[in-house]
Amino acid sequence: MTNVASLAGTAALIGDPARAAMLVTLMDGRALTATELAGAAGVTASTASGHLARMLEAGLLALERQGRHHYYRIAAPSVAGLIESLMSVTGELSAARRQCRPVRTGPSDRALRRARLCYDHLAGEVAVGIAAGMIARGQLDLGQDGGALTDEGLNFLASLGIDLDSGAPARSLHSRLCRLCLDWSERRPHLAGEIGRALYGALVRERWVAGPSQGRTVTITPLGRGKLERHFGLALAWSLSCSD
Amino acid sequence: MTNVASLAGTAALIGDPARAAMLVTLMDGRALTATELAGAAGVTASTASGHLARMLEAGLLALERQGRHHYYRIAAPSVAGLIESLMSVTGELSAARRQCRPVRTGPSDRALRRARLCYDHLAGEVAVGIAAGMIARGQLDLGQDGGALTDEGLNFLASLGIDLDSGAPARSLHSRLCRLCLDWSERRPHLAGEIGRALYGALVRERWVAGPSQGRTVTITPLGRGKLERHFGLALAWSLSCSD
DNA sequence: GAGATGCTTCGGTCGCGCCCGAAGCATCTC
DNA sequence: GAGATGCTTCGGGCGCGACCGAAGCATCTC
Repeated sequence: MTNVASLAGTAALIGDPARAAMLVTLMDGRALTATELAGAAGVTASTASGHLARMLEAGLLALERQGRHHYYRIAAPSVAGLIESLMSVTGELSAARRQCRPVRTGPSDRALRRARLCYDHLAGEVAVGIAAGMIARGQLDLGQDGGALTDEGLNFLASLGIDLDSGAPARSLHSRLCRLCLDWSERRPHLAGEIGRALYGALVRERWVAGPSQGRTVTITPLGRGKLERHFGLALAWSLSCSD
Repeated sequence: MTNVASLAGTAALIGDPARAAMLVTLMDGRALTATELAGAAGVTASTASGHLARMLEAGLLALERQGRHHYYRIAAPSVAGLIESLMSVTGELSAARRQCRPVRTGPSDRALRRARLCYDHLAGEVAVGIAAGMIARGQLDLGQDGGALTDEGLNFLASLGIDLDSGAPARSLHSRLCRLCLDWSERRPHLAGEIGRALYGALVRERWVAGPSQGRTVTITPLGRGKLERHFGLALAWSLSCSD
């Protein structure tokens, strides 16, 4: 019973709009100052400070102090996973409630819908398109509980400089497993987990995409636009959300 | 921003102790009446009715009416996943807060700690032991984003009457993927997802375990005790929680 | 039909917690 | 040192929502 109480406590913590806004803002994986988070949540600094202290105490956030600045960030991947889980359920529910007519899910910001950071991996139309392209090209095998890379998939990632078997020669099977994350705006799976993180790192390193200068929005470089089109059949001029 | 609001709304819904108690009670996958849930949450029928109506409206619960009885159940696997996610985060946090000394995680009920139903699959010491045994015997390959069955694992499950490749001959790779769920009380992984569900079904069918007559507690049959010991090295006379 | 049972709706009470402004620390700059 | 900036703590106002009991509705039993 005491566990139910702490479970409810954690949920209630996320259940406040101001705190939820802070957590979602931090889902890009960065660490932000208390003032910045106050602005993101639309509350005064004193109110934000109280919220942040509570989330820190509860272990949802971690704190790094540099001089007079206090940088807050998501404390652990499991917390990010929880927020993702909430986004998915919330998305499904709101989509289910108003079923008819093509609902516009996710944020209204066009660039944010296209490509954004989801804690440590890529999300949005582009990420969903990458996953769909890999599936279509036989690089990714989709199961009910996740995905698995095929030989072609391993080779493709290797061509991007991602060597998943490094350091563990005998673990070729599990290195192929990839966690899938139901895309917040697209409602279709994209690559998350270890491989999602590695893929995002490679895309940045190869300059297909550029990480967010502020916010969560990831931008596609001209080079990346061509590469994505050639490798995954992504035509970024039109809206991917119409397909399927 | 509107999405943040609905995310916070969903979290706030779970954030009330009475509603959280109801949801956790329903995590055994059964459908319970409003009166039963009121008792589980420790509130009057009228209060419970209000809570249930809100969770129904939000899509967290589904309703089935039979005569004058209203049976409520978890609406979707994604909702169960969200509760699981909350349990894991909450567990990790409470474990992290009081780090030293061997914390007794999860429920105090001995039988519940040993084996219980987690929505649609087995959880508790036995479930963790099964996963550990399969890993030790080379039947399950553990990765960072999940697990995968080896050939030995496929054969073992087939010997239990679980044929994962049925109906989809070409999908042998993805049929091996299994979602892992961090055990609420044990803090170590057990089998969840499609394979976890199938495994639990097989264990019940083979009479290794008996499903809950009430509550979430699953009982191990004398037959199952022997089988579990032989196949996984589980010695159920002593406490598994000491190992590792 | 009358009575019992399960559930919901309604009205009213009450407390938790969200919010802000002001004041108090801590840190950096000059 | 004085002043500015970032953050937290404190005190008080106020609204949302959890809660209950009573009444109302639906369903089953006899």
